[in-house]
Amino acid sequence: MSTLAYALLGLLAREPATGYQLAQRLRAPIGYFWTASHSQVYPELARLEALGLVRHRVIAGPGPRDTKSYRITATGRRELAAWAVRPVEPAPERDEFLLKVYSLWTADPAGALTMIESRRETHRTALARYEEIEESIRAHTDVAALDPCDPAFGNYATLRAGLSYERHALGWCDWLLEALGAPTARG
Amino acid sequence: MSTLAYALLGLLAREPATGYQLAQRLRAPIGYFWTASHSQVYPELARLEALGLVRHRVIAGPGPRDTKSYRITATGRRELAAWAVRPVEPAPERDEFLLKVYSLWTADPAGALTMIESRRETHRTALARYEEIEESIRAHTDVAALDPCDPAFGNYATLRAGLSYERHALGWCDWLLEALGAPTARG
DNA sequence: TAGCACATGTAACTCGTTACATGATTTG
DNA sequence: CAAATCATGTAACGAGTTACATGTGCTA
Repeated sequence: MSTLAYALLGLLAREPATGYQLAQRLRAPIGYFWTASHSQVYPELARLEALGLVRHRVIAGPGPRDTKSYRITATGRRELAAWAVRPVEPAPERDEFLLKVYSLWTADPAGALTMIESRRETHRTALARYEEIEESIRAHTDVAALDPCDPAFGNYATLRAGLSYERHALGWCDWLLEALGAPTARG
Repeated sequence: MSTLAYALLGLLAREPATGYQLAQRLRAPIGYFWTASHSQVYPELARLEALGLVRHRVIAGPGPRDTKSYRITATGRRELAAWAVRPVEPAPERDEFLLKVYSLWTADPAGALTMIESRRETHRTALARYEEIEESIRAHTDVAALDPCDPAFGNYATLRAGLSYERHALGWCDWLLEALGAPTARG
């Protein structure tokens, strides 16, 4: 079973959905840590159904195609829970940005500065977005008392990861800019 | 040109190497942010040579096979420098661990704790390794005065990224353990 | 003498992306 | 009336992994 299979099960464990909706959610919210295009989703759903982990119900929609509403089965739910606690085998990190920094000494310093600054901006934007989401969650939830058996726990925990990650990335960009001798970094 | 191509150019810009040595360096040191197996390296080197970005010299080694020493060309060096300052298009993040956390609410709480603790241990080990490397660098280099045009700058900057990343990951694991109600987390 | 390091390559397979293909309904 | 959204699928391609293939020299 591919990781995508578990991404889909994880979404369907929350609520039934169509392949189209699942593909959307693989852009956001869980697109922040797992993505897939619809061309991957539809065949994967068929495979999961063959294994008895999901089932679908056809809804004759207004369009030319039937809408298929998928839901997770009890077996699928057990499979998901078992996978979730199986330790991840360390996967190789792949970060093109770090690879560029590794070779940045070969480039012209002005271009290097611009490159890092643009990256810093990306992280700043991502952090702002996550902070907005956090505020909206805090507005209607007591996050200090979140039940670990509530799906909202998964949402909040991964959001915290995103917040922490962006802050780390921003801090490192700031350090880099300073090291490169940028006059704009940290005043 | 694939990203692997630039990983190889980035290594060859520092010093000439054989395919075998490049494959090794793609496990460490740059394996921390880009990896490849030898089966990928050899064909990629041939492609780079066809483009005139690297050249090789055959050394009749003691073994049954010739040893090919590759070095970067002036064109290759220019290509690398141009790539290094080109802003990265935002690549989709893929983090299987976060995906598990997203579905952790479906699992049994004891198993969840063990899973996170094992992950925390992985980050602790990685951080310790990076800290050792940092110490060994500090022992013979004044890192505050590193020249951005020195290859050592790339080494140190990426190491700093690793240190910062592992600290972020550790901190988040600690928060998660606390949120899951672990008695061992933070005293 | 068994296993590892050195050293280079090919083949089969999986995972993921982009493009191809279709077509109704809603919104600007 | 043009474009986006909803909705489902297939095909071609690229990137990466694992296994296959070969063979020497050194070390435990």
